[in-house]
Amino acid sequence: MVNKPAQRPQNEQLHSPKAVTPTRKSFQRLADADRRRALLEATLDCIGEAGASGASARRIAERAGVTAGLIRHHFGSMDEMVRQAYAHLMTQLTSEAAEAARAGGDSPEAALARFVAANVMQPNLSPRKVSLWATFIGRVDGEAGYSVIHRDSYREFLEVLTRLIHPVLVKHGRPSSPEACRSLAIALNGLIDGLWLEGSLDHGLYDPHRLPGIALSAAEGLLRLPDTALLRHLTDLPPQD
Amino acid sequence: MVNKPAQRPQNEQLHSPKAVTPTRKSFQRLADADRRRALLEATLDCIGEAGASGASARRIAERAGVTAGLIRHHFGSMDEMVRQAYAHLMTQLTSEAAEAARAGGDSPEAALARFVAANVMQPNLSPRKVSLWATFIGRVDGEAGYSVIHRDSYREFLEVLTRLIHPVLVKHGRPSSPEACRSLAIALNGLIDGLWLEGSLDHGLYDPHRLPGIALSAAEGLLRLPDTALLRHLTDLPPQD
DNA sequence: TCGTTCTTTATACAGTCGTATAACAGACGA
DNA sequence: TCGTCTGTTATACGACTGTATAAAGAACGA
Repeated sequence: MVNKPAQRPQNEQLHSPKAVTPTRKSFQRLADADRRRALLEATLDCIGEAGASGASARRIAERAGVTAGLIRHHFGSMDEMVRQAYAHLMTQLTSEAAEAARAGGDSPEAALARFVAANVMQPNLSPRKVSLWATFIGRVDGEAGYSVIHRDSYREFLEVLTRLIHPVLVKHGRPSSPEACRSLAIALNGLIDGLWLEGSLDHGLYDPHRLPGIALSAAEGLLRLPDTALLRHLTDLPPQD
Repeated sequence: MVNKPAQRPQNEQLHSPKAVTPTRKSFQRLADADRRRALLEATLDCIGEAGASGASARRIAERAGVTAGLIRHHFGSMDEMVRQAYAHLMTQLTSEAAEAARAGGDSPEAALARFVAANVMQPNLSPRKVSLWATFIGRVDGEAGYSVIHRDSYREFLEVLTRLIHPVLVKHGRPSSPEACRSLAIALNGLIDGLWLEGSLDHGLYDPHRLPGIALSAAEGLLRLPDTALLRHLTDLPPQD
């Protein structure tokens, strides 16, 4: 799993004779926040491409164009950096989806429809993102630091969803108590998560372009809205290549 | 991440002086199938408890009560064993859920309700199972061997679901063409996956006991069934502690 | 009871892991 | 232009990785 015996010697070219005066790699100093972000994104890149086992300190550092020692300097430990990369990812994910709902100030139905659809369309529908997400989810149970990040980001997502659902329910005269809203938000979140997941993995069993339609139709039924209450906003959406 | 510096020396007691006549560990030979199953289950245990990084060949072997060399003997490589452990897990998961639907030969609605509910109740609702599942899902993109296992098990699940949905739609006079069934199965699968996932992780944001009710109510809406068409079978279900 | 078979143990190996430490050098104020 | 600060590189260390190999011993037929 680790030991692919014959690896390239990786001599890196452009080295001066080296035995005489061992010249060092030139570098530039960055502000703490900038270097941290670069490392976090390199971490996500590595995990996304090669999985958790392929994301070693040395490999991440190389990806970020620095040496491995910097990890300790900026994050204290590898573990801590990976944890922060998870938080970084989840912040990105939910903020991107929430932004999709804000774009355009139409009816409550339109906003909800855009949000639901955006979660099962590119760029959110992405094997890389699902791989990353899944890798981290695998650590939520048992590793305390991960579970609080998960809980926080899940709560955030539920709240966004609740704020989108409530006005729609009111407008259509459906029960809209906090409890009703919450149950529906939980269910709708499940639907979105599951479709996003399977759609992203792109197993070839169906065309992912069908997902926005499937998701919106299911959401209508789930919320007991009249047919096409959400679906009719599908044409507003940006085209899918 | 790997190097917890001060590990127990792990001397194992019950050793004869050892320098004189180096006695070997006693063992018993097992049939190939039995030893393989034992190793696969030890693999799942290790990944479930410590994550992918904690599931080394030596640790898995120790868990199974053997030495690491056996992995090569029975599986050829560590990678191959882990892949087969994934297939083993997915077979378990879907067959357990399908069995829940078979138990009791009532109406189509009851069978569907049992299946949906079983997926969001113990013992399917389990942090261990979600952790395992997520860890493997993280490898589906990019590692070819995993993607075919994923596709096969997903297709299997979809087919089970379709067979359960169809008679219910017919009975209630809803559209039941293959295409309609398939779209609904995809959506319902998403709902089940998502609720199973979040419920298993048990973030403390709501009581998982509410999940069967939420899932069944959402499924009713999703399939456009009359209210309580599925929910009224909830009382048949085995009590949740 | 002896031989044979082949699962299993034991050990060695090269490579990678995370991280601690010390020397270097970029950036900036004086 | 020189010092100072500290972000960064380089290197060493011990633990652990997967796997290849050979010896051992459990099970079973004759």
